[in-house]
Amino acid sequence: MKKNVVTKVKLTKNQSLVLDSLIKAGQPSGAYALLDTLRPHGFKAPLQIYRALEQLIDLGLAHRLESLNAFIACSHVSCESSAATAFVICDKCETVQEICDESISNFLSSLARKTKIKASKSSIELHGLCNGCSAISHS
Amino acid sequence: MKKNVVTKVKLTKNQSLVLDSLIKAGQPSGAYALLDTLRPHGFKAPLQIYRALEQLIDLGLAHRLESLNAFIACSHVSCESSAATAFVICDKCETVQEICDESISNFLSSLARKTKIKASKSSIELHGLCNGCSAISHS
DNA sequence: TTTGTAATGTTATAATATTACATATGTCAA
DNA sequence: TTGACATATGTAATATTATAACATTACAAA
Repeated sequence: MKKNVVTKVKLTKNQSLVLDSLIKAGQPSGAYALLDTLRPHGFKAPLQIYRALEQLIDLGLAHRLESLNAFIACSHVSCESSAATAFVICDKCETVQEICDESISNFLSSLARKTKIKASKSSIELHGLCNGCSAISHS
Repeated sequence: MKKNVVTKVKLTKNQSLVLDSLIKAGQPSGAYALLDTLRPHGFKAPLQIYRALEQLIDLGLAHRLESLNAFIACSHVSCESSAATAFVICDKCETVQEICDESISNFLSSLARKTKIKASKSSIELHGLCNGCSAISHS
């Protein structure tokens, strides 16, 4: 299920810029938002963003949130590439918790076994209101 | 986590047509593919598809596959609306298995508890090669 | 019947993503 | 060093997916 376990890689200039933007954003960012952020650095076309993102995701340094068509920096030192990860997303404050533990991988293994699939990629995304936002909503 | 538990509803004409197309397709269909299918029935604009899909999804009669930007008819008699469901998708033959059991809801409950989120919607999608396609690939 | 809600039709446009092709850059082996 | 290959980049055009805005119609409840 994993492609790369990377400890140290040299990122290209574009890749570094995109990763930095993602980290600074600290929340899910769309490709075109990243593009706007990076125009001052000479970025001009969506493809520059998408290509950098592709590498970053491959390296486990960023993730794609399917349900948002958006991207986020990996919150771990470095995820094992497409490892078993779940994202818990607050729809109000846009905070994302990235969960990556045995409960996730066990669940996915079990699901793959039951459905007789040879898994290559997974996407688990749970939406709702985080603790803080939920409190506010009730008041 | 659920909005509707529906046993019997009268669908509108557009909703019925879209649902029928989804069922006939038997695999994930994009909105524009559905539109093309339904042009002979007078459909002319994407919104007609998206609006019907929105209702069908609300009613638990169809689901959206986030990682494919596509839609599929519910394989159960009727899912509880946005109930805990996982989709296992073969990237080769495009078959989708829709899993909806306690292991899914338990997993999601546990995840919500751990992350202190008040969950409203979930998306679990596992990609890979199904049993059959996996066999072929090996040969 | 009237009044409100949901559904529909239609046009335009927004947001997301990829194709195609040209150029440059880095790496490794001869 | 040079040639050759793989990878990264630049750029324009276009494909794909989704929504906004507004007018109209159908239908059910009071």
